[in-house]
Amino acid sequence: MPELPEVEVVRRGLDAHVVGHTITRVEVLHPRPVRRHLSGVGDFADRLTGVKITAARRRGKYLWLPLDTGDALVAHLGMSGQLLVQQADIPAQRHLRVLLELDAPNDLRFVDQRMFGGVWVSDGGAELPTEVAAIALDPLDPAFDEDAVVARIHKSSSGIKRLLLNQNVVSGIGNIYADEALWSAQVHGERPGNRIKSADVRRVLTAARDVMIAALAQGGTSFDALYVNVEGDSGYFERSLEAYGREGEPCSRCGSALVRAQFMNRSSYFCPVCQRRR
DNA sequence: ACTACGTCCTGCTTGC
DNA sequence: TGCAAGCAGGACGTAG
Repeated sequence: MPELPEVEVVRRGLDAHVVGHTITRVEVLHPRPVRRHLSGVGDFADRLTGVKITAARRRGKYLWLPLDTGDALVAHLGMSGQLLVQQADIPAQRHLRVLLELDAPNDLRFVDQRMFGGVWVSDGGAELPTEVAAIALDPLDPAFDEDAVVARIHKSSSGIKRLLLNQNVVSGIGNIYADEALWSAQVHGERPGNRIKSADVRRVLTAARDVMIAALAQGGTSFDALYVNVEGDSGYFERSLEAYGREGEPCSRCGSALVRAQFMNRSSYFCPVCQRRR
């Protein structure tokens, strides 16, 4: 699911449904999503069995569940990962990869069609897993330092969209919200960071934050059943998108037909009139 | 060091 | 109808 609002929706669900519970049994149905647990699937299960989940946290697109052992269960949803809280008697779904049984009527299930995502135990990571510490803060973090991010962007010759997607510059933003932020701030995604005025960079970051807060209020963006909360329900922000996925439709600001372009090997949607390259 | 590209996966949609 | 190419919300390793 991918981007910050969708991941935060999941975090809230975990906070409500699994925090305070103990993992009673672990079953890994496919090894790939556990590949980031370097000491192997057996150790992964051993480190989790009988352990209590004490909180549900997030930075950017990473989730982690602090454990009463001082470790953390870290999760990244990748492109198609889901964390579902489901009644234990519901049969395993097709893409169920990791099953965590709890001392509760519900299981916690990691379901992931494409398996770009994963789950692993971070040694001593309850407070802040090292893998998560390595990325930048996200715009919803109280400690987010906009001035520092503007300065970082100004030092780079990369395109602003590439910088927004770089989780070491600012975390949580993905392809949808990058396009939405750039549309809102009227900035072309290929403009080099070091050639954009401070005020415009600031507008982009503010727009990113605002659009993600708005999406969160609607339960996130879902185009299909792949992007759901822990109870399997979709969010409604798709209907509020101004740019992403709207090729050929009129820009709500100026009426021009929105354009889709390939850059960075991905689709980018923007208004060719409102968002000039120079 | 920084930057850009290919690759990792599966399944759905599109076009010949 | 059948089949192959194209596409998908992410991030990493590698090469320049």
